[in-house]
Amino acid sequence: MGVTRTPRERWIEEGLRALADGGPDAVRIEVLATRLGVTKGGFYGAFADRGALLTALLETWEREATDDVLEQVEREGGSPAVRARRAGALTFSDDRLLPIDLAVRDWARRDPDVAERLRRVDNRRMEVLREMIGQSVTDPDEIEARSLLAFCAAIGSHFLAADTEGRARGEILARATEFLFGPAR
Amino acid sequence: MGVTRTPRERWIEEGLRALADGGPDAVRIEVLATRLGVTKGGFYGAFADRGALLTALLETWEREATDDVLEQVEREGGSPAVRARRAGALTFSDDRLLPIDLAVRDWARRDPDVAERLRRVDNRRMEVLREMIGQSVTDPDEIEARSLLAFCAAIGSHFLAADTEGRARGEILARATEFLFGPAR
DNA sequence: CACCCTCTATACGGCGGCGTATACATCGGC
DNA sequence: GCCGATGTATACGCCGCCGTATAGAGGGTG
Repeated sequence: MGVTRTPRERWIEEGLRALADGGPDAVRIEVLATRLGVTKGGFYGAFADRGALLTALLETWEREATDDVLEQVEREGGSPAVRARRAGALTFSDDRLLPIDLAVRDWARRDPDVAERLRRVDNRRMEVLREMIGQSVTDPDEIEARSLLAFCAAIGSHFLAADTEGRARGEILARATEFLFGPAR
Repeated sequence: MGVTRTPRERWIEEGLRALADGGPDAVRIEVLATRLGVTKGGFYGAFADRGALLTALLETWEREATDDVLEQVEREGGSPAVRARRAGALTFSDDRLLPIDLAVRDWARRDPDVAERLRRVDNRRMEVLREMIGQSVTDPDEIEARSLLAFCAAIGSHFLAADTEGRARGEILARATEFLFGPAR
Protein backbone atom coordinates (compact mmCIF):
# COMPACT_ATOMS: atom_id res chain seq x y z
CA MET A 1 0.00 0.00 0.00
CA GLY A 2 1.09 3.58 -0.57
CA VAL A 3 2.80 5.66 2.08
CA THR A 4 0.80 8.13 4.10
CA ARG A 5 2.52 11.29 3.09
CA THR A 6 0.32 13.66 5.02
CA PRO A 7 -1.33 11.66 7.78
CA ARG A 8 -3.92 12.88 10.23
CA GLU A 9 -1.29 13.98 12.70
CA ARG A 10 0.27 16.47 10.33
CA TRP A 11 -3.07 18.11 9.61
CA ILE A 12 -3.73 18.26 13.33
CA GLU A 13 -0.32 19.68 14.07
CA GLU A 14 -0.71 22.44 11.50
CA GLY A 15 -4.31 22.94 12.55
CA LEU A 16 -3.28 23.51 16.16
CA ARG A 17 -0.77 26.09 15.02
CA ALA A 18 -3.48 27.91 13.08
CA LEU A 19 -5.88 27.64 16.00
CA ALA A 20 -3.26 28.98 18.39
CA ASP A 21 -2.58 32.11 16.47
CA GLY A 22 -5.83 32.89 14.73
CA GLY A 23 -8.63 31.13 16.58
CA PRO A 24 -10.95 28.53 15.10
CA ASP A 25 -11.90 30.81 12.22
CA ALA A 26 -8.31 30.68 11.05
CA VAL A 27 -8.36 26.93 10.68
CA ARG A 28 -8.94 26.82 6.92
CA ILE A 29 -8.30 23.58 5.13
CA GLU A 30 -6.82 25.14 2.04
CA VAL A 31 -4.52 27.33 4.09
CA LEU A 32 -3.23 24.36 6.07
CA ALA A 33 -2.73 22.44 2.85
CA THR A 34 -0.63 25.25 1.41
CA ARG A 35 1.47 25.38 4.56
CA LEU A 36 1.98 21.62 4.37
CA GLY A 37 3.01 21.99 0.75
CA VAL A 38 0.09 19.97 -0.56
CA THR A 39 -3.37 20.62 -1.88
CA LYS A 40 -6.47 19.80 0.05
CA GLY A 41 -6.94 16.68 -2.10
CA GLY A 42 -5.88 14.25 0.58
CA PHE A 43 -7.54 16.02 3.49
CA TYR A 44 -10.90 14.44 2.91
CA GLY A 45 -9.35 11.00 3.13
CA ALA A 46 -8.26 11.68 6.68
CA PHE A 47 -11.23 13.75 7.86
CA ALA A 48 -14.90 13.81 6.97
CA ASP A 49 -14.98 17.57 6.86
CA ARG A 50 -13.68 20.70 8.55
CA GLY A 51 -15.76 20.05 11.64
CA ALA A 52 -14.06 16.69 12.13
CA LEU A 53 -10.69 18.39 12.09
CA LEU A 54 -11.81 20.93 14.66
CA THR A 55 -13.01 18.12 16.91
CA ALA A 56 -9.71 16.30 16.46
CA LEU A 57 -7.86 19.48 17.39
CA LEU A 58 -9.81 19.74 20.60
CA GLU A 59 -9.28 16.08 21.42
CA THR A 60 -5.56 16.33 20.88
CA TRP A 61 -5.34 19.47 22.96
CA GLU A 62 -7.39 17.97 25.78
CA ARG A 63 -5.16 14.94 25.95
CA GLU A 64 -1.91 16.89 25.81
CA ALA A 65 -3.13 19.42 28.34
CA THR A 66 -4.34 16.90 30.88
CA ASP A 67 -3.29 13.26 30.56
CA ASP A 68 0.12 13.96 29.11
CA VAL A 69 0.94 16.73 31.56
CA LEU A 70 -0.40 14.98 34.65
CA GLU A 71 1.22 11.71 33.72
CA GLN A 72 4.59 13.33 33.41
CA VAL A 73 4.07 15.20 36.68
CA GLU A 74 3.08 12.04 38.55
CA ARG A 75 6.03 10.19 37.11
CA GLU A 76 8.44 12.74 38.50
CA GLY A 77 6.67 12.83 41.85
CA GLY A 78 7.28 15.32 44.65
CA SER A 79 5.12 17.13 47.16
CA PRO A 80 1.76 18.56 46.07
CA ALA A 81 3.37 21.98 45.86
CA VAL A 82 6.17 20.76 43.63
CA ARG A 83 3.76 18.80 41.48
CA ALA A 84 1.38 21.73 41.11
CA ARG A 85 4.15 24.10 40.18
CA ARG A 86 5.48 21.63 37.65
CA ALA A 87 2.02 21.11 36.17
CA GLY A 88 1.63 24.86 35.90
CA ALA A 89 4.99 25.21 34.25
CA LEU A 90 4.26 22.45 31.74
CA THR A 91 0.92 23.95 30.87
CA PHE A 92 1.49 27.67 30.92
CA SER A 93 5.14 28.10 30.06
CA ASP A 94 4.95 25.88 27.04
CA ASP A 95 4.58 28.11 24.05
CA ARG A 96 2.90 25.28 22.25
CA LEU A 97 0.12 24.59 24.74
CA LEU A 98 -0.46 28.07 26.13
CA PRO A 99 -1.64 29.82 22.96
CA ILE A 100 -3.92 26.91 22.16
CA ASP A 101 -5.29 27.11 25.67
CA LEU A 102 -6.09 30.79 25.30
CA ALA A 103 -7.69 30.30 21.91
CA VAL A 104 -9.85 27.50 23.26
CA ARG A 105 -11.01 29.72 26.12
CA ASP A 106 -12.33 32.34 23.79
CA TRP A 107 -13.84 29.69 21.56
CA ALA A 108 -15.62 28.16 24.54
CA ARG A 109 -17.53 31.38 25.11
CA ARG A 110 -19.39 30.73 21.86
CA ASP A 111 -19.55 26.97 21.53
CA PRO A 112 -21.17 24.80 24.22
CA ASP A 113 -19.27 21.68 23.18
CA VAL A 114 -15.97 23.46 23.52
CA ALA A 115 -17.10 24.88 26.84
CA GLU A 116 -17.89 21.42 28.13
CA ARG A 117 -14.47 20.16 27.12
CA LEU A 118 -12.78 23.13 28.72
CA ARG A 119 -14.75 22.49 31.87
CA ARG A 120 -13.31 18.98 32.10
CA VAL A 121 -9.79 20.27 31.60
CA ASP A 122 -10.14 23.13 34.07
CA ASN A 123 -11.66 20.91 36.72
CA ARG A 124 -8.66 18.61 36.63
CA ARG A 125 -6.35 21.58 36.96
CA MET A 126 -8.31 23.08 39.82
CA GLU A 127 -8.03 19.75 41.60
CA VAL A 128 -4.26 20.01 41.46
CA LEU A 129 -4.40 23.52 42.86
CA ARG A 130 -6.74 22.58 45.68
CA GLU A 131 -4.43 19.79 46.66
CA MET A 132 -1.48 22.13 46.77
CA ILE A 133 -3.16 24.90 48.70
CA GLY A 134 -4.81 22.40 50.99
CA GLN A 135 -1.35 21.74 52.40
CA SER A 136 -1.17 25.11 54.10
CA VAL A 137 -4.83 26.09 54.44
CA THR A 138 -7.64 24.14 56.08
CA ASP A 139 -10.81 26.17 55.60
CA PRO A 140 -12.42 24.72 52.44
CA ASP A 141 -13.81 28.08 51.38
CA GLU A 142 -10.40 29.61 51.73
CA ILE A 143 -8.85 26.81 49.71
CA GLU A 144 -11.43 27.34 47.03
CA ALA A 145 -10.94 31.09 46.97
CA ARG A 146 -7.16 30.92 46.73
CA SER A 147 -7.25 28.19 44.11
CA LEU A 148 -9.64 30.14 41.99
CA LEU A 149 -7.55 33.28 42.35
CA ALA A 150 -4.42 31.42 41.37
CA PHE A 151 -6.09 29.94 38.33
CA CYS A 152 -7.56 33.28 37.33
CA ALA A 153 -4.13 34.84 37.61
CA ALA A 154 -2.53 32.14 35.49
CA ILE A 155 -5.06 32.66 32.73
CA GLY A 156 -6.08 36.27 33.20
CA SER A 157 -2.59 37.70 33.08
CA HIS A 158 -2.41 36.65 29.44
CA PHE A 159 -5.56 38.57 28.65
CA LEU A 160 -4.42 41.72 30.42
CA ALA A 161 -2.54 44.50 28.73
CA ALA A 162 -1.90 46.73 31.72
CA ASP A 163 1.61 47.83 32.49
CA THR A 164 2.99 47.23 35.95
CA GLU A 165 4.59 50.42 37.09
CA GLY A 166 8.29 50.06 36.61
CA ARG A 167 8.53 46.39 37.56
CA ALA A 168 8.16 43.46 35.23
CA ARG A 169 4.92 41.57 35.10
CA GLY A 170 6.74 38.43 36.18
CA GLU A 171 8.03 39.97 39.39
CA ILE A 172 4.60 41.11 40.37
CA LEU A 173 3.12 37.74 39.59
CA ALA A 174 5.82 36.08 41.68
CA ARG A 175 4.86 38.30 44.58
CA ALA A 176 1.21 37.47 44.00
CA THR A 177 1.99 33.77 43.98
CA GLU A 178 3.70 34.12 47.33
CA PHE A 179 0.67 35.94 48.61
CA LEU A 180 -1.68 33.19 47.43
CA PHE A 181 0.30 30.14 48.36
CA GLY A 182 1.65 31.38 51.66
CA PRO A 183 0.18 30.24 54.98
CA ALA A 184 -3.29 31.43 55.96
CA ARG A 185 -3.14 34.84 57.48
CA MET B 1 -31.05 67.12 2.55
CA GLY B 2 -32.42 63.62 3.13
CA VAL B 3 -32.71 62.01 6.55
CA THR B 4 -30.05 59.66 7.75
CA ARG B 5 -32.06 56.52 8.12
CA THR B 6 -29.23 54.29 9.18
CA PRO B 7 -26.54 56.56 10.57
CA ARG B 8 -23.08 55.56 11.69
CA GLU B 9 -24.25 54.93 15.23
CA ARG B 10 -26.66 52.22 14.23
CA TRP B 11 -24.00 50.34 12.30
CA ILE B 12 -21.68 50.68 15.29
CA GLU B 13 -24.32 49.54 17.71
CA GLU B 14 -25.10 46.44 15.68
CA GLY B 15 -21.41 45.92 15.02
CA LEU B 16 -20.65 45.91 18.72
CA ARG B 17 -23.33 43.30 19.26
CA ALA B 18 -21.77 41.11 16.58
CA LEU B 19 -18.30 41.68 18.00
CA ALA B 20 -19.49 40.80 21.48
CA ASP B 21 -20.87 37.45 20.56
CA GLY B 22 -18.78 36.32 17.67
CA GLY B 23 -15.51 38.21 17.73
CA PRO B 24 -14.21 40.46 14.98
CA ASP B 25 -14.65 37.76 12.36
CA ALA B 26 -18.36 37.88 12.98
CA VAL B 27 -18.59 41.54 12.09
CA ARG B 28 -19.84 41.08 8.52
CA ILE B 29 -21.29 44.06 6.77
CA GLU B 30 -23.99 42.15 4.98
CA VAL B 31 -25.03 40.39 8.17
CA LEU B 32 -25.33 43.67 10.05
CA ALA B 33 -27.31 45.12 7.19
CA THR B 34 -29.78 42.25 7.31
CA ARG B 35 -30.18 42.66 11.07
CA LEU B 36 -30.80 46.36 10.58
CA GLY B 37 -33.40 45.55 7.96
CA VAL B 38 -31.42 47.23 5.20
CA THR B 39 -28.99 46.22 2.53
CA LYS B 40 -25.36 47.17 2.61
CA GLY B 41 -26.01 49.90 0.05
CA GLY B 42 -25.76 52.73 2.52
CA PHE B 43 -22.91 51.34 4.56
CA TYR B 44 -20.24 52.68 2.28
CA GLY B 45 -21.59 56.16 2.68
CA ALA B 46 -20.92 56.06 6.42
CA PHE B 47 -17.69 54.05 6.37
CA ALA B 48 -14.85 53.72 3.92
CA ASP B 49 -14.73 49.99 4.32
CA ARG B 50 -15.02 47.18 6.85
CA GLY B 51 -11.78 48.18 8.52
CA ALA B 52 -13.13 51.63 9.24
CA LEU B 53 -16.10 50.09 11.01
CA LEU B 54 -13.85 47.90 13.13
CA THR B 55 -11.84 50.94 14.13
CA ALA B 56 -15.00 52.81 14.99
CA LEU B 57 -16.14 49.88 17.12
CA LEU B 58 -12.91 49.99 19.09
CA GLU B 59 -13.11 53.74 19.52
CA THR B 60 -16.64 53.57 20.78
CA TRP B 61 -15.81 50.76 23.17
CA GLU B 62 -12.74 52.56 24.48
CA ARG B 63 -14.73 55.66 25.23
CA GLU B 64 -17.62 53.84 26.88
CA ALA B 65 -15.30 51.65 28.89
CA THR B 66 -13.16 54.45 30.23
CA ASP B 67 -14.34 58.04 29.91
CA ASP B 68 -18.00 57.26 30.29
CA VAL B 69 -17.54 54.92 33.22
CA LEU B 70 -14.98 57.01 35.07
CA GLU B 71 -16.93 60.18 34.53
CA GLN B 72 -20.03 58.66 36.02
CA VAL B 73 -18.02 57.26 38.93
CA GLU B 74 -16.39 60.60 39.67
CA ARG B 75 -19.71 62.35 39.48
CA GLU B 76 -21.16 60.10 42.16
CA GLY B 77 -18.06 60.41 44.32
CA GLY B 78 -17.25 58.38 47.42
CA SER B 79 -14.11 56.84 48.89
CA PRO B 80 -11.59 55.15 46.62
CA ALA B 81 -13.03 51.80 47.63
CA VAL B 82 -16.56 52.81 46.78
CA ARG B 83 -15.46 54.35 43.51
CA ALA B 84 -13.43 51.30 42.51
CA ARG B 85 -16.26 48.95 43.29
CA ARG B 86 -18.66 51.10 41.32
CA ALA B 87 -16.28 51.25 38.37
CA GLY B 88 -15.93 47.49 38.49
CA ALA B 89 -19.67 47.05 38.62
CA LEU B 90 -20.25 49.40 35.71
CA THR B 91 -17.64 47.66 33.63
CA PHE B 92 -18.00 44.00 34.45
CA SER B 93 -21.61 43.60 35.44
CA ASP B 94 -22.89 45.37 32.39
CA ASP B 95 -23.87 42.73 29.91
CA ARG B 96 -23.29 45.23 27.18
CA LEU B 97 -19.70 46.14 27.99
CA LEU B 98 -18.45 42.89 29.43
CA PRO B 99 -18.80 40.66 26.35
CA ILE B 100 -17.22 43.34 24.19
CA ASP B 101 -14.39 43.57 26.66
CA LEU B 102 -13.74 39.85 26.50
CA ALA B 103 -13.90 39.81 22.72
CA VAL B 104 -11.44 42.68 22.51
CA ARG B 105 -9.03 40.86 24.81
CA ASP B 106 -8.85 37.88 22.53
CA TRP B 107 -8.62 40.13 19.50
CA ALA B 108 -5.72 42.00 21.08
CA ARG B 109 -3.65 38.83 21.15
CA ARG B 110 -3.52 38.93 17.36
CA ASP B 111 -3.64 42.60 16.46
CA PRO B 112 -1.04 45.06 17.78
CA ASP B 113 -3.30 48.08 17.30
CA VAL B 114 -6.01 46.49 19.36
CA ALA B 115 -3.44 45.51 21.96
CA GLU B 116 -2.26 49.08 22.24
CA ARG B 117 -5.79 50.32 22.75
CA LEU B 118 -6.48 47.67 25.34
CA ARG B 119 -3.30 48.67 27.13
CA ARG B 120 -4.58 52.22 27.48
CA VAL B 121 -7.88 51.01 28.85
CA ASP B 122 -6.36 48.52 31.26
CA ASN B 123 -3.87 51.03 32.58
CA ARG B 124 -6.65 53.38 33.54
CA ARG B 125 -8.45 50.59 35.30
CA MET B 126 -5.36 49.45 37.12
CA GLU B 127 -4.90 52.99 38.38
CA VAL B 128 -8.31 52.85 40.02
CA LEU B 129 -7.43 49.55 41.66
CA ARG B 130 -4.10 50.81 42.95
CA GLU B 131 -5.80 53.78 44.48
CA MET B 132 -8.29 51.59 46.24
CA ILE B 133 -5.85 49.05 47.55
CA GLY B 134 -3.40 51.78 48.49
CA GLN B 135 -5.87 52.76 51.20
CA SER B 136 -5.14 49.67 53.24
CA VAL B 137 -1.70 48.63 52.00
CA THR B 138 1.48 50.69 51.91
CA ASP B 139 4.15 48.51 50.32
CA PRO B 140 4.10 49.43 46.61
CA ASP B 141 4.95 45.90 45.52
CA GLU B 142 2.13 44.57 47.59
CA ILE B 143 -0.25 47.12 46.11
CA GLU B 144 0.84 46.10 42.66
CA ALA B 145 0.49 42.40 43.36
CA ARG B 146 -2.98 42.69 44.84
CA SER B 147 -4.20 45.02 42.11
CA LEU B 148 -2.96 42.70 39.43
CA LEU B 149 -4.56 39.71 41.13
CA ALA B 150 -7.85 41.53 41.44
CA PHE B 151 -7.81 42.51 37.80
CA CYS B 152 -6.84 39.01 36.72
CA ALA B 153 -9.71 37.63 38.75
CA ALA B 154 -12.20 40.07 37.24
CA ILE B 155 -11.18 39.06 33.74
CA GLY B 156 -9.94 35.53 34.18
CA SER B 157 -13.04 34.22 35.87
CA HIS B 158 -14.92 34.75 32.63
CA PHE B 159 -12.41 32.64 30.75
CA LEU B 160 -12.51 29.80 33.28
CA ALA B 161 -14.84 26.86 33.05
CA ALA B 162 -13.96 25.10 36.28
CA ASP B 163 -16.70 24.24 38.71
CA THR B 164 -16.38 25.37 42.28
CA GLU B 165 -17.17 22.43 44.48
CA GLY B 166 -20.70 22.86 45.69
CA ARG B 167 -20.59 26.62 46.11
CA ALA B 168 -21.43 29.17 43.47
CA ARG B 169 -18.67 30.91 41.62
CA GLY B 170 -19.91 34.24 42.95
CA GLU B 171 -19.53 33.22 46.59
CA ILE B 172 -15.99 32.11 46.05
CA LEU B 173 -15.15 35.29 44.22
CA ALA B 174 -16.66 37.33 47.04
CA ARG B 175 -14.42 35.49 49.45
CA ALA B 176 -11.46 36.12 47.17
CA THR B 177 -12.29 39.80 47.00
CA GLU B 178 -12.28 39.99 50.78
CA PHE B 179 -8.94 38.26 50.76
CA LEU B 180 -7.47 40.73 48.28
CA PHE B 181 -8.92 43.95 49.56
CA GLY B 182 -8.59 43.25 53.25
CA PRO B 183 -5.89 44.92 55.36
CA ALA B 184 -2.31 43.86 54.90
CA ARG B 185 -1.54 40.72 56.80
C1' DC C 1 7.44 -6.65 -13.42
C1' DA C 2 2.66 -5.91 -12.97
C1' DC C 3 -0.88 -4.90 -9.83
C1' DC C 4 -3.28 -2.32 -6.51
C1' DC C 5 -3.99 0.65 -2.98
C1' DT C 6 -3.36 5.05 -1.07
C1' DC C 7 -2.49 9.69 -1.34
C1' DT C 8 -2.36 13.55 -4.43
C1' DA C 9 -3.33 17.22 -8.09
C1' DT C 10 -6.70 19.38 -10.65
C1' DA C 11 -11.06 20.94 -11.85
C1' DC C 12 -15.65 21.97 -10.68
C1' DG C 13 -20.11 23.93 -8.49
C1' DG C 14 -21.75 26.47 -4.87
C1' DC C 15 -21.82 29.92 -1.23
C1' DG C 16 -20.89 33.98 1.32
C1' DG C 17 -18.55 37.97 1.72
C1' DC C 18 -16.29 42.65 -0.01
C1' DG C 19 -16.42 46.77 -2.57
C1' DT C 20 -18.35 49.35 -6.76
C1' DA C 21 -21.75 51.13 -10.03
C1' DT C 22 -26.10 52.72 -11.05
C1' DA C 23 -30.74 53.83 -10.75
C1' DC C 24 -34.50 54.92 -7.51
C1' DA C 25 -36.82 56.85 -3.37
C1' DT C 26 -37.39 60.42 -0.08
C1' DC C 27 -36.94 64.49 2.42
C1' DG C 28 -35.37 69.54 3.15
C1' DG C 29 -34.91 73.96 1.07
C1' DC C 30 -36.44 77.18 -2.12
C1' DG D 1 -44.28 71.67 -6.38
C1' DC D 2 -39.61 71.34 -8.08
C1' DC D 3 -34.48 70.44 -7.13
C1' DG D 4 -30.70 68.40 -5.25
C1' DA D 5 -28.53 65.89 -1.70
C1' DT D 6 -28.52 61.71 0.86
C1' DG D 7 -29.57 57.17 1.71
C1' DT D 8 -31.18 52.91 -0.39
C1' DA D 9 -31.99 48.64 -3.44
C1' DT D 10 -30.16 45.89 -6.84
C1' DA D 11 -26.83 43.94 -9.64
C1' DC D 12 -22.20 42.97 -10.69
C1' DG D 13 -17.16 41.12 -10.58
C1' DC D 14 -14.06 39.20 -7.65
C1' DC D 15 -12.06 36.26 -4.24
C1' DG D 16 -11.54 32.71 -0.72
C1' DC D 17 -13.31 28.80 0.97
C1' DC D 18 -15.93 24.18 1.29
C1' DG D 19 -16.82 19.67 -0.35
C1' DT D 20 -16.93 16.39 -4.49
C1' DA D 21 -15.35 13.97 -8.61
C1' DT D 22 -11.91 12.06 -11.24
C1' DA D 23 -7.65 10.85 -13.05
C1' DG D 24 -2.86 10.07 -12.11
C1' DA D 25 1.56 9.17 -9.46
C1' DG D 26 4.02 6.47 -6.37
C1' DG D 27 5.37 3.08 -3.32
C1' DG D 28 4.30 -1.92 -1.34
C1' DT D 29 3.21 -6.75 -2.56
C1' DG D 30 2.85 -10.75 -5.11
